[in-house]
Amino acid sequence: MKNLKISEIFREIVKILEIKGGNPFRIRAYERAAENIAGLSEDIENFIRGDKLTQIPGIGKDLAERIKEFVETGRIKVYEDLKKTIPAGLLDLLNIPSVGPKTAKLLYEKLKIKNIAGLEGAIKKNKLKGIFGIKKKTVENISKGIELLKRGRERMTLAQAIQVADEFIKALGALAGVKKISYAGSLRRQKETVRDIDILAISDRPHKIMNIFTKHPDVGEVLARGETKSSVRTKDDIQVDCRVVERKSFGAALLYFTGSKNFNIKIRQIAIRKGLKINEYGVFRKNRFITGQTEEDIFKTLRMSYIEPELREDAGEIELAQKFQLPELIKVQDLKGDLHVHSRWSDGGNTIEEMARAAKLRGYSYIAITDHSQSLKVAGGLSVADLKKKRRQIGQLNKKIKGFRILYGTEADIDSDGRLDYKDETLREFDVVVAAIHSGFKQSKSQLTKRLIRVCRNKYAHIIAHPTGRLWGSRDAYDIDTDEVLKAARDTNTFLEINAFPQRLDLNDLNCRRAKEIGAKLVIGTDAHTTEQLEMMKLGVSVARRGWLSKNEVINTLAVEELLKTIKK
DNA sequence: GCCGTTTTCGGCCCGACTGTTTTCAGTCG
Repeated sequence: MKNLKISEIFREIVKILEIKGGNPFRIRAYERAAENIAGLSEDIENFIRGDKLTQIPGIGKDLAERIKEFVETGRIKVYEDLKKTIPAGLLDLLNIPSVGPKTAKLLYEKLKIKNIAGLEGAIKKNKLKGIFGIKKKTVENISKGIELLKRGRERMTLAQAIQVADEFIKALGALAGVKKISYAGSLRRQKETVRDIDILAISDRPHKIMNIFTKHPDVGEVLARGETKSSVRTKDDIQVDCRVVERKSFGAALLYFTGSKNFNIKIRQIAIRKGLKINEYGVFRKNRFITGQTEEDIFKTLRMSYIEPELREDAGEIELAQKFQLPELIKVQDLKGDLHVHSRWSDGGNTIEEMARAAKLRGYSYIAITDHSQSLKVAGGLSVADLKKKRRQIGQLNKKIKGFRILYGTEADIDSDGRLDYKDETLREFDVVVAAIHSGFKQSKSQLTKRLIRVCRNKYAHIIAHPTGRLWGSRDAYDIDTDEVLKAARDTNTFLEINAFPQRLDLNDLNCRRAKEIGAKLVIGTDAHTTEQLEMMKLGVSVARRGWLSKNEVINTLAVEELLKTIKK
């Protein structure tokens, strides 16, 4: 997959052109292309083979040529030439908050600053002050920006973001003047990782909200404080933005504040073509307010169906909404069971009975207890003798707990050749076999792909857990040919998992969308090791929704008898 | 550099906040 590499190069071109002061619309074109390529669920080389590069939104004749050039030669001449025109380190300056292209250019031209180290030196020697437009406060802001960049706060996981946002929403939502409050931004779009938290409130007294917000005990620093909009950084270095609008503007503000940026731009373009203007206060004809209280009203005014926040990436959803052809997305309530759950028999924290009762309380009608298998000693993998006892216990519990079914399962280890670590005679006894890779991540792409395809062909393997092995913050996804694995899964009636663990969320949203296109069905499993962790199902559902999945594409929305029939090979 | 139910040329989303240059450019989302 060269998608990300190409997207990165286009982003570098954007930065260089910004500093050089190129045509802003040309810059925008590269930027949009970069984002659309990064959001493709399919290998861009497939588009070249099918001669359909220009079908990707934002890719025209020229950019298509650049993409082909990269795939064929490994480089893009325009980019190589541009790179020569400015020092490489100068682009890093744009990563400093408060430093944009104009400032970077100024620093380079007036002070010959070529990188961040050079900028730090110049600040120490007090050289910045006195340059056109830079005084004490600006120098301070740049210094702070560098500090912040060095501390290098990564994006948080979706689960962490929800926690931080809830803190603020609880504090602000309790105020008398607040009529409504919601989070927005990438958090509302349920992206797997989130950088900033965006909060939107309705109130007639914005001043008061801004006061409480900027003085919240978690706030470490106030970055900006205006009448209706403020930004703070928490003591944990997380930026939180808060915006207050009137009731009649809430929908418009929510739409704007939820993004994504490209989505907003396209929606506003559609409005313009209809003689309307959209901003965060509403939809206007000339200067007359038309609507704005709810998002639904606004979509209706634009003659398109409501677009769920998870889809708002300008990845084809707007065009489908205009034809009223968007898929109905899966919901948490659609799920009838969890097929990846651990118990104390291996490395879980609760008994089978506790897990089952907690699952039943959540409204499920079944769970599969999939403890680790014998070769995974570190996680308390079960021997064949243990399995017999465990199976007997499950039988007893199934008689005891009414209206619920505990499925006898395993998370079987996949060895380096793609075999499972129990014999067939043991495997055939399970109701559900979840197969997973726990070692040998560094094999080549073709080896890993073959390994997973071999699992698909195994008559007793029903589900492949966390298929790409990525662990957010510590391990990248291993390189597999996703299309080949998805096709093998589809053709062998094997189901790939969306693992709902916050650090995994694997398959990811793009994989899910590709699975839908190829026709492979999926399963959402929590990998819960405690009763509380069953709650993570909602994160898995978010991934599925971002991947355009409907209820009928996820098999644990089926009732238990139907499920067991479906997974049988 | 892209794109087309006004267009193959001439447009290209829109506004808040900050710091500074006393009316606005730069940055951000």
